[in-house]
Amino acid sequence: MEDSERRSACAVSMALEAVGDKWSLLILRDLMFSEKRTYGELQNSEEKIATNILASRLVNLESNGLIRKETDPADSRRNLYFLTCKGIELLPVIVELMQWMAKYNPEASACIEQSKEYKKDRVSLYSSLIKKLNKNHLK
Amino acid sequence: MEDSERRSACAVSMALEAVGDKWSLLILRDLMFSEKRTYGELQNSEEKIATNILASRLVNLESNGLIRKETDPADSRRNLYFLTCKGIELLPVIVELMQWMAKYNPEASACIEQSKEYKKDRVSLYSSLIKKLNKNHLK
DNA sequence: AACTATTACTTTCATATTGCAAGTTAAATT
DNA sequence: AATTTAACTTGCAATATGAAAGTAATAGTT
Repeated sequence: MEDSERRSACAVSMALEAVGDKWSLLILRDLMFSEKRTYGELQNSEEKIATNILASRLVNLESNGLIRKETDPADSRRNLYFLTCKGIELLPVIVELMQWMAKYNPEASACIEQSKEYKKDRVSLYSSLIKKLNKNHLK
Repeated sequence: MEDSERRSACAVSMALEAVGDKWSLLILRDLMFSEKRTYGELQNSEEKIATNILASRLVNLESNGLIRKETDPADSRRNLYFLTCKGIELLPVIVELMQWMAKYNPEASACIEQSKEYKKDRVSLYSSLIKKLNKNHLK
Protein backbone atom coordinates (compact mmCIF):
# COMPACT_ATOMS: atom_id res chain seq x y z
CA MET A 1 0.00 0.00 0.00
CA GLU A 2 1.27 3.44 -0.93
CA ASP A 3 1.84 6.14 1.68
CA SER A 4 -0.69 8.31 -0.12
CA GLU A 5 -3.58 5.90 0.34
CA ARG A 6 -2.70 5.14 3.91
CA ARG A 7 -4.91 6.57 6.62
CA SER A 8 -1.90 7.00 8.85
CA ALA A 9 1.41 5.40 9.73
CA CYS A 10 0.02 3.92 12.93
CA ALA A 11 0.87 0.24 13.06
CA VAL A 12 -2.61 -0.70 14.24
CA SER A 13 -4.21 1.24 11.42
CA MET A 14 -1.87 -0.26 8.84
CA ALA A 15 -2.51 -3.77 10.13
CA LEU A 16 -6.24 -3.19 9.87
CA GLU A 17 -5.85 -1.99 6.32
CA ALA A 18 -4.27 -5.35 5.53
CA VAL A 19 -6.53 -7.74 7.44
CA GLY A 20 -9.22 -5.59 9.05
CA ASP A 21 -12.22 -6.94 7.23
CA LYS A 22 -14.68 -9.67 8.02
CA TRP A 23 -13.05 -12.37 5.89
CA SER A 24 -9.27 -12.20 5.70
CA LEU A 25 -8.59 -13.47 9.20
CA LEU A 26 -11.16 -16.20 8.71
CA ILE A 27 -9.26 -17.49 5.70
CA LEU A 28 -6.07 -17.42 7.74
CA ARG A 29 -7.89 -19.25 10.53
CA ASP A 30 -8.73 -22.07 8.13
CA LEU A 31 -5.17 -22.31 6.92
CA MET A 32 -3.99 -22.36 10.54
CA PHE A 33 -6.48 -24.67 12.18
CA SER A 34 -7.65 -26.98 9.41
CA GLU A 35 -6.10 -28.94 6.60
CA LYS A 36 -7.87 -26.80 4.03
CA ARG A 37 -5.49 -25.75 1.29
CA THR A 38 -7.51 -25.37 -1.92
CA TYR A 39 -9.92 -22.77 -3.19
CA GLY A 40 -12.81 -25.20 -3.04
CA GLU A 41 -12.05 -26.27 0.48
CA LEU A 42 -11.81 -22.68 1.66
CA GLN A 43 -15.06 -21.88 -0.06
CA ASN A 44 -16.82 -24.67 1.79
CA SER A 45 -16.03 -23.27 5.21
CA GLU A 46 -18.92 -22.99 7.56
CA GLU A 47 -19.28 -19.28 6.92
CA LYS A 48 -19.83 -19.67 3.17
CA ILE A 49 -17.83 -16.83 1.76
CA ALA A 50 -18.96 -15.66 -1.68
CA THR A 51 -16.70 -16.93 -4.42
CA ASN A 52 -15.77 -13.51 -5.80
CA ILE A 53 -14.90 -12.25 -2.33
CA LEU A 54 -12.77 -15.31 -1.64
CA ALA A 55 -10.91 -14.77 -4.89
CA SER A 56 -10.30 -11.11 -4.11
CA ARG A 57 -9.16 -11.82 -0.55
CA LEU A 58 -6.73 -14.49 -1.69
CA VAL A 59 -5.22 -11.99 -4.11
CA ASN A 60 -4.92 -9.41 -1.30
CA LEU A 61 -3.44 -11.86 1.13
CA GLU A 62 -0.93 -13.01 -1.43
CA SER A 63 0.05 -9.51 -2.46
CA ASN A 64 0.47 -8.59 1.19
CA GLY A 65 2.77 -11.57 1.57
CA LEU A 66 0.63 -13.48 4.04
CA ILE A 67 -0.01 -16.51 1.87
CA ARG A 68 1.70 -18.22 -1.03
CA LYS A 69 0.05 -20.04 -3.94
CA GLU A 70 1.37 -23.20 -5.50
CA THR A 71 0.01 -25.50 -8.17
CA ASP A 72 -0.85 -28.89 -6.72
CA PRO A 73 1.77 -31.25 -8.13
CA ALA A 74 -0.80 -34.06 -8.04
CA ASP A 75 -3.47 -32.18 -10.04
CA SER A 76 -2.62 -29.09 -11.96
CA ARG A 77 -6.18 -27.79 -11.92
CA ARG A 78 -5.77 -27.32 -8.26
CA ASN A 79 -3.88 -24.60 -6.42
CA LEU A 80 -2.66 -25.00 -2.89
CA TYR A 81 -2.52 -22.06 -0.54
CA PHE A 82 0.06 -21.95 2.22
CA LEU A 83 0.79 -19.48 4.96
CA THR A 84 4.01 -17.54 4.83
CA CYS A 85 6.02 -16.71 7.87
CA LYS A 86 4.36 -13.31 7.96
CA GLY A 87 0.95 -14.95 7.82
CA ILE A 88 1.80 -17.47 10.50
CA GLU A 89 2.83 -14.66 12.81
CA LEU A 90 -0.73 -13.39 12.87
CA LEU A 91 -1.61 -16.45 14.91
CA PRO A 92 -1.48 -14.57 18.22
CA VAL A 93 -4.02 -12.07 16.91
CA ILE A 94 -6.38 -14.85 15.93
CA VAL A 95 -5.91 -16.77 19.16
CA GLU A 96 -6.51 -13.64 21.24
CA LEU A 97 -9.69 -12.82 19.32
CA MET A 98 -10.85 -16.38 19.81
CA GLN A 99 -10.14 -16.46 23.52
CA TRP A 100 -11.76 -13.10 23.99
CA MET A 101 -15.01 -14.12 22.31
CA ALA A 102 -15.00 -17.51 24.02
CA LYS A 103 -14.72 -15.74 27.34
CA TYR A 104 -17.59 -13.34 26.73
CA ASN A 105 -19.96 -15.57 24.81
CA PRO A 106 -20.43 -19.12 26.00
CA GLU A 107 -21.97 -20.10 22.66
CA ALA A 108 -18.75 -19.32 20.83
CA SER A 109 -16.72 -22.35 19.96
CA ALA A 110 -12.96 -22.03 19.96
CA CYS A 111 -10.88 -23.81 17.32
CA ILE A 112 -8.43 -24.89 19.94
CA GLU A 113 -9.25 -26.22 23.34
CA GLN A 114 -9.38 -23.77 26.21
CA SER A 115 -6.68 -25.89 27.70
CA LYS A 116 -4.74 -25.62 30.89
CA GLU A 117 -1.89 -24.82 28.55
CA TYR A 118 -3.50 -21.52 27.62
CA LYS A 119 -4.32 -20.53 31.12
CA LYS A 120 -0.81 -21.32 32.22
CA ASP A 121 1.08 -19.58 29.52
CA ARG A 122 -0.27 -17.98 26.38
CA VAL A 123 3.10 -17.28 24.90
CA SER A 124 4.30 -20.86 24.96
CA LEU A 125 0.99 -21.85 23.40
CA TYR A 126 1.71 -19.42 20.56
CA SER A 127 5.18 -20.87 20.11
CA SER A 128 4.06 -24.44 19.96
CA LEU A 129 1.32 -23.65 17.45
CA ILE A 130 3.64 -21.55 15.34
CA LYS A 131 6.22 -24.31 15.30
CA LYS A 132 3.67 -26.73 13.91
CA LEU A 133 2.56 -24.23 11.25
CA ASN A 134 6.12 -23.59 10.18
CA LYS A 135 6.54 -27.28 9.58
CA ASN A 136 3.37 -27.57 7.48
CA HIS A 137 3.46 -24.33 5.53
CA LEU A 138 6.97 -23.10 4.94
CA LYS A 139 8.97 -24.37 1.97
CA MET B 1 -26.34 -10.56 17.52
CA GLU B 2 -28.91 -13.27 16.94
CA ASP B 3 -27.98 -16.80 16.08
CA SER B 4 -29.85 -16.46 12.80
CA GLU B 5 -27.68 -13.64 11.48
CA ARG B 6 -24.48 -15.23 12.63
CA ARG B 7 -22.20 -16.71 10.00
CA SER B 8 -21.21 -19.46 12.41
CA ALA B 9 -20.58 -20.12 16.07
CA CYS B 10 -16.82 -19.99 15.60
CA ALA B 11 -15.34 -17.65 18.18
CA VAL B 12 -13.06 -16.02 15.62
CA SER B 13 -15.94 -15.39 13.28
CA MET B 14 -18.10 -13.99 16.05
CA ALA B 15 -15.31 -11.73 17.25
CA LEU B 16 -14.85 -10.42 13.72
CA GLU B 17 -18.56 -9.72 13.46
CA ALA B 18 -18.17 -7.47 16.51
CA VAL B 19 -14.90 -5.67 15.73
CA GLY B 20 -13.77 -6.93 12.33
CA ASP B 21 -14.02 -3.72 10.40
CA LYS B 22 -11.55 -0.99 9.63
CA TRP B 23 -12.64 1.41 12.38
CA SER B 24 -13.81 -0.26 15.59
CA LEU B 25 -10.41 -1.35 16.81
CA LEU B 26 -9.01 2.05 15.94
CA ILE B 27 -11.54 3.71 18.23
CA LEU B 28 -10.60 1.27 20.96
CA ARG B 29 -6.94 2.05 20.29
CA ASP B 30 -7.60 5.73 20.97
CA LEU B 31 -9.43 4.97 24.18
CA MET B 32 -6.55 2.70 25.22
CA PHE B 33 -3.52 4.70 24.21
CA SER B 34 -4.64 8.31 24.34
CA GLU B 35 -6.60 10.53 26.65
CA LYS B 36 -9.32 10.96 24.06
CA ARG B 37 -12.73 10.50 25.57
CA THR B 38 -15.19 12.67 23.63
CA TYR B 39 -16.81 12.37 20.24
CA GLY B 40 -14.95 15.39 18.96
CA GLU B 41 -11.60 14.10 20.14
CA LEU B 42 -12.18 10.72 18.58
CA GLN B 43 -13.21 12.38 15.36
CA ASN B 44 -9.98 14.32 15.22
CA SER B 45 -7.80 11.23 15.22
CA GLU B 46 -5.15 11.10 12.57
CA GLU B 47 -7.22 8.76 10.41
CA LYS B 48 -10.17 11.16 10.12
CA ILE B 49 -13.12 8.86 10.45
CA ALA B 50 -16.33 10.15 8.88
CA THR B 51 -18.73 11.53 11.46
CA ASN B 52 -21.62 9.22 10.61
CA ILE B 53 -19.37 6.17 10.72
CA LEU B 54 -17.96 7.22 14.08
CA ALA B 55 -21.49 7.62 15.42
CA SER B 56 -22.53 4.23 14.15
CA ARG B 57 -19.41 2.51 15.48
CA LEU B 58 -19.88 4.04 18.91
CA VAL B 59 -23.43 2.69 18.98
CA ASN B 60 -22.18 -0.77 17.97
CA LEU B 61 -19.39 -0.76 20.47
CA GLU B 62 -21.74 0.28 23.22
CA SER B 63 -24.39 -2.26 22.32
CA ASN B 64 -21.72 -4.95 22.23
CA GLY B 65 -20.67 -3.87 25.70
CA LEU B 66 -17.17 -2.74 24.80
CA ILE B 67 -17.61 0.89 25.76
CA ARG B 68 -19.80 2.89 28.07
CA LYS B 69 -21.11 6.43 27.54
CA GLU B 70 -21.46 9.02 30.24
CA THR B 71 -22.42 12.66 30.20
CA ASP B 72 -19.50 14.86 31.12
CA PRO B 73 -20.37 16.26 34.57
CA ALA B 74 -18.47 19.45 33.73
CA ASP B 75 -20.32 20.14 30.48
CA SER B 76 -23.53 18.36 29.68
CA ARG B 77 -23.21 18.88 25.94
CA ARG B 78 -20.29 16.55 26.06
CA ASN B 79 -20.31 12.79 26.36
CA LEU B 80 -17.40 10.81 27.66
CA TYR B 81 -16.66 7.37 26.33
CA PHE B 82 -14.94 4.79 28.52
CA LEU B 83 -13.83 1.26 27.94
CA THR B 84 -15.58 -1.52 29.76
CA CYS B 85 -13.80 -4.54 31.10
CA LYS B 86 -14.78 -6.42 27.96
CA GLY B 87 -13.35 -3.65 25.82
CA ILE B 88 -10.16 -3.47 27.81
CA GLU B 89 -9.60 -7.15 27.31
CA LEU B 90 -9.22 -6.61 23.59
CA LEU B 91 -5.91 -4.94 24.36
CA PRO B 92 -3.89 -8.06 23.54
CA VAL B 93 -5.47 -8.20 20.09
CA ILE B 94 -4.53 -4.60 19.42
CA VAL B 95 -1.03 -4.98 20.79
CA GLU B 96 -0.42 -8.11 18.73
CA LEU B 97 -1.64 -6.39 15.57
CA MET B 98 0.59 -3.45 16.32
CA GLN B 99 3.68 -5.55 16.99
CA TRP B 100 3.04 -7.61 13.89
CA MET B 101 2.83 -4.61 11.60
CA ALA B 102 5.78 -2.92 13.29
CA LYS B 103 7.83 -6.02 12.64
CA TYR B 104 6.97 -6.27 8.96
CA ASN B 105 6.84 -2.63 8.01
CA PRO B 106 9.56 -0.35 9.37
CA GLU B 107 7.47 2.71 8.51
CA ALA B 108 4.75 1.64 10.92
CA SER B 109 4.79 3.48 14.18
CA ALA B 110 3.72 1.63 17.30
CA CYS B 111 1.67 3.37 19.98
CA ILE B 112 3.80 1.82 22.65
CA GLU B 113 7.56 1.48 22.61
CA GLN B 114 8.97 -1.77 21.31
CA SER B 115 10.52 -2.05 24.69
CA LYS B 116 12.65 -4.70 26.29
CA GLU B 117 9.58 -5.37 28.33
CA TYR B 118 7.77 -6.66 25.28
CA LYS B 119 10.58 -8.80 24.08
CA LYS B 120 10.97 -10.27 27.51
CA ASP B 121 7.41 -11.04 28.30
CA ARG B 122 4.34 -10.11 26.33
CA VAL B 123 1.92 -11.33 28.90
CA SER B 124 3.23 -9.20 31.71
CA LEU B 125 3.13 -6.25 29.33
CA TYR B 126 -0.55 -6.97 28.74
CA SER B 127 -1.20 -7.15 32.47
CA SER B 128 0.49 -3.90 33.28
CA LEU B 129 -1.33 -2.06 30.49
CA ILE B 130 -4.66 -3.59 31.44
CA LYS B 131 -4.13 -2.61 35.05
CA LYS B 132 -3.65 0.99 34.04
CA LEU B 133 -6.75 0.93 31.84
CA ASN B 134 -8.85 -0.56 34.61
CA LYS B 135 -7.88 2.33 36.79
CA ASN B 136 -8.80 4.97 34.19
CA HIS B 137 -11.90 3.46 32.66
CA LEU B 138 -13.82 1.33 35.08
CA LYS B 139 -16.35 2.86 37.44
C1' DA C 1 -10.32 -39.06 -29.46
C1' DA C 2 -14.54 -37.36 -27.73
C1' DC C 3 -17.25 -36.47 -23.73
C1' DT C 4 -18.07 -35.36 -18.97
C1' DA C 5 -16.76 -33.65 -14.57
C1' DT C 6 -14.09 -30.83 -11.68
C1' DT C 7 -11.47 -26.84 -10.23
C1' DA C 8 -10.62 -22.16 -9.98
C1' DC C 9 -11.93 -18.54 -10.87
C1' DT C 10 -14.70 -14.16 -13.51
C1' DT C 11 -18.71 -11.56 -14.64
C1' DT C 12 -23.08 -9.40 -13.86
C1' DC C 13 -26.15 -7.12 -11.23
C1' DA C 14 -28.81 -6.08 -7.04
C1' DT C 15 -28.12 -4.60 -2.35
C1' DA C 16 -25.56 -2.83 1.55
C1' DT C 17 -21.93 -0.04 3.41
C1' DT C 18 -18.96 3.95 3.37
C1' DG C 19 -17.74 8.63 3.10
C1' DC C 20 -18.36 13.49 2.19
C1' DA C 21 -20.90 17.62 3.04
C1' DA C 22 -24.42 20.05 4.92
C1' DG C 23 -28.01 20.37 8.41
C1' DT C 24 -30.13 19.94 13.19
C1' DT C 25 -30.56 20.20 18.29
C1' DA C 26 -29.34 21.29 22.82
C1' DA C 27 -26.47 23.32 26.04
C1' DA C 28 -22.73 26.60 27.23
C1' DT C 29 -20.68 31.12 26.59
C1' DT C 30 -20.74 36.11 25.66
C1' DA D 1 -30.67 37.39 23.36
C1' DA D 2 -27.23 36.05 20.20
C1' DT D 3 -23.33 33.21 19.22
C1' DT D 4 -20.62 29.24 19.60
C1' DT D 5 -19.69 24.51 20.54
C1' DA D 6 -20.60 19.57 20.83
C1' DA D 7 -22.78 15.65 19.26
C1' DC D 8 -24.87 13.88 16.32
C1' DT D 9 -28.31 13.11 11.77
C1' DT D 10 -29.53 13.32 6.96
C1' DG D 11 -29.00 13.01 1.95
C1' DC D 12 -26.59 11.40 -1.66
C1' DA D 13 -22.75 9.64 -4.51
C1' DA D 14 -19.15 6.18 -4.61
C1' DT D 15 -17.50 1.80 -3.28
C1' DA D 16 -17.80 -2.87 -1.51
C1' DT D 17 -20.34 -7.07 -0.86
C1' DG D 18 -23.05 -11.08 -2.09
C1' DA D 19 -25.80 -14.26 -4.96
C1' DA D 20 -26.01 -16.56 -9.21
C1' DA D 21 -24.57 -17.78 -13.49
C1' DG D 22 -20.81 -18.22 -16.75
C1' DT D 23 -15.98 -19.46 -18.51
C1' DA D 24 -11.45 -21.81 -19.23
C1' DA D 25 -8.35 -25.32 -18.35
C1' DT D 26 -7.24 -29.79 -16.89
C1' DA D 27 -8.45 -34.49 -15.38
C1' DG D 28 -10.93 -38.58 -15.72
C1' DT D 29 -14.07 -41.81 -18.47
C1' DT D 30 -15.75 -44.30 -22.50
